[in-house]
Amino acid sequence: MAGNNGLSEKVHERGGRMTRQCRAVLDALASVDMHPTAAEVYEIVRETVPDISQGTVYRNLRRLVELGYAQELDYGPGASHFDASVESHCHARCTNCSKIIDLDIDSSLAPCLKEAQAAAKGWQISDQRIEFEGLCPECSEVNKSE
Amino acid sequence: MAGNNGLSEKVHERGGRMTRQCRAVLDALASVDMHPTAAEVYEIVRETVPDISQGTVYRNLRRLVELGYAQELDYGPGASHFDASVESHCHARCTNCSKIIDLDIDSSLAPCLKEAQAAAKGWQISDQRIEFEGLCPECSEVNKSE
DNA sequence: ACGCTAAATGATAACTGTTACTGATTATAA
DNA sequence: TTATAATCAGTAACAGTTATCATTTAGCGT
Ligand SMILES: [Mn+2]
Ligand SMILES: [Mn+2]
Ligand SMILES: [Zn+2]
Ligand SMILES: [Zn+2]
Repeated sequence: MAGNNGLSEKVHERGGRMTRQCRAVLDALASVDMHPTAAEVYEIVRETVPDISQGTVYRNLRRLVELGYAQELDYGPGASHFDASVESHCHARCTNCSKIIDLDIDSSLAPCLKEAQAAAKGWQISDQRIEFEGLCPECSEVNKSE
Repeated sequence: MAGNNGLSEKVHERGGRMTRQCRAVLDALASVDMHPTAAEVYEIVRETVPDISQGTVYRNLRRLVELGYAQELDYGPGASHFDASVESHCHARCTNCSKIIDLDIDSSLAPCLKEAQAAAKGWQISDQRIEFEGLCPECSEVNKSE
């Protein structure tokens, strides 16, 4: 399970060494479909590499981002979340439980955003981040009943 | 100068006490047109209240946000930025110098976003954050010449 | 105007997320 | 196999922020 999509080979191609720990971080991020924090990745990885250290998880996540195989979502307070899908896409974040989901709406937004970018005169825009925040279905249900 | 738009009265109405320090934080945020961090607000306030403590600045900024008279922008790494303008609007952030500017493009984006929100099925969306990131004119100029 | 009291303050400790350091391991190439 | 540089575990340091607590003070009743 959790095929890492050949990421280990890619990391290796870029001159990196493929250690047990690095592979475990890759696999953890690739196998989970949501948007784990470094601490959550650490917990997942500890199941297969019990004595890995938090620093190593941080180091490998950072490396993964630098190599362009993951993106870091540092919206909101608290910890960054990591996303194995690197193409730019929109998110919804729950203000109650911090859950993050993907929204596949880029095609409908693209033209508006192109136009909007023009407002930043003189800027060299390289990325955009569109995020909706509110209550996820579970949390809004709980809110309703109390 | 730096009329605080009656904010001190409003704070007072909500049961808060209007101290020298609180008023100074209000004035600082209202007088500055950009998006200062708590540390930057602290520096501004120290000019009029030299012995204010950082904790008090944080406390009053938080209160201001809770009362709905400011918003906190915690995109990106490092410190949060504070914004005296509370109506939802878009920002561009420089990845090099962390400068943040307002983009007045909500009118053109509104219809697309309305449509986009529908993709978050079952969610109770309460806010959206649209941010462009890249190099500001100054930083992209420097980049060009080196 | 004067005192009372809860709210707010200054100073500082604690806390969280993250990075830096250091000496020990270990993946890889020769 | 051996050499060596990358990576590791462990831990200290760091930045931003919040909590604690003894002291001050704003705003109210008198
Ligand atoms: Mn995503
Ligand atoms: Mn703004
Ligand atoms: Zn939720
Ligand atoms: Zn800049």
